[in-house]
Amino acid sequence: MRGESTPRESALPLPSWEGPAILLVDLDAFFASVEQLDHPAWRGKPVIVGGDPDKHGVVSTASYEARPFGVRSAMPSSTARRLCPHAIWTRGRFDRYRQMSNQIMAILHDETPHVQQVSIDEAFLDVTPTAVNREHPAAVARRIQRRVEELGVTCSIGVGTSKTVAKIASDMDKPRGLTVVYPGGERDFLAPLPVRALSGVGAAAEERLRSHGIRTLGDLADADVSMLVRLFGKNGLVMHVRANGGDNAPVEEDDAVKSVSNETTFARDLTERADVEAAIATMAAKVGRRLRRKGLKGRTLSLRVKFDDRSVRSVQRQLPVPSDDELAFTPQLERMVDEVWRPGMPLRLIGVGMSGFAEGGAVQQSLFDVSEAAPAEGDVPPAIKDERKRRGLIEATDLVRDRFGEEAVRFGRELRGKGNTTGSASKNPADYK
DNA sequence: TCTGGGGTCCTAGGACCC
DNA sequence: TCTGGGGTCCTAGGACCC
Repeated sequence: MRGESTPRESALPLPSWEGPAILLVDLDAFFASVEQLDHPAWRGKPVIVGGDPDKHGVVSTASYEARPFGVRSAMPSSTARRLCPHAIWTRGRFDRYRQMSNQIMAILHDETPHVQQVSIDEAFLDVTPTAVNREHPAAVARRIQRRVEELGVTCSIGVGTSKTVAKIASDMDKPRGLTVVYPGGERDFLAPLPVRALSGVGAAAEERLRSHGIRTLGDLADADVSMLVRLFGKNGLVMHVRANGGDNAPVEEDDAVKSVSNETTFARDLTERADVEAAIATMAAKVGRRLRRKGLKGRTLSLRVKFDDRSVRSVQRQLPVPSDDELAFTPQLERMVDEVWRPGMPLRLIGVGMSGFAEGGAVQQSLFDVSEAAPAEGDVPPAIKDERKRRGLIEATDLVRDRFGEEAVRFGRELRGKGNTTGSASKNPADYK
């Protein structure tokens, strides 16, 4: 607990709050906490949710018992295993995390309609006091913490006048922390912190700032704006405003998904065309299925490859017609891979993505959608017949997969390369809705 | 055993149009 | 004949987030 005040006791006269109030609710070691909730024998022990150490896997979440050993998110699993060899290891059960997350998000939406879900385990809330609801933001935060704990996991909350301050405050005291930065205290709160604390400042920006003698948010707040704009473009201005506590970005309801992708890192690099084509077919099928599940058709098809030296190439093409059908767009992917790869070049990763969805999330119908009123069989041109057959096959496949799981149906060319992939967890909200 | 997977946003250059 | 801008779309690459 730290910040301007420590309202952990309930007998509080809380200092009054003037102006906007933003909460950032962050679930503590979320995936690992759910595992400990569901496996009582794992409670109090180091638990690591992550990919296979022998297959380029990384740590997704480490329980608080594993952290004293130095285990951190995004660390290679092989390193984590060395640091904490006795940890309980699990690949994760993402449907379960999504279900738990949905229950928690329902609590947040019950507290206020102004919720912006950032990921499976994070959300901003606007709880600015109004004439109708004058409740103090810190009191709202306390109640949220109690309600979340009733579900068996915990959260840390930051309270401030902006998203920037709320987010950074939530990180100051974990787990189960509540950090409140009162209006007017923003600059003093931010000034001593390293620039890296700011969302949007990563390794590259940190290094460039350091070369200009800027190490703390106080340095950044006092830096020359035109210099920052020269270095970082429009983001330089944003960084300066945020470091001064002047960020007024609103809490926005979650908007439509903009892309859907699937990528896989292989345990052993691929060098043969048959393996590469099989991998592309498998990933295209996953992307197609997720597109259909979400009711999206995309026009921009992307392919990404990573080589054994970790260098990355990407290719992107516009489709003549928006598609959610991998049987239609896979041939295009196979032409695209030829632009960046030759047999013999060791491929560590392949990714397939679709974007360019119709405006406003409206689903564009296929030119020959089977749901359209069907003309008599004899009147149907061959192209439409083919399209109908294809849709029928796709729909039948999806049905089987719904009932028996993703692995139940595989097309011939998807078969090779199976059992060769590394696994991990996404925290992107689009995957958990 | 050195670094996953799913996303978002920005930049810069070229093509093309008016 | 020679010349300018601006706008939009597309592509490749990269930084960043959880």
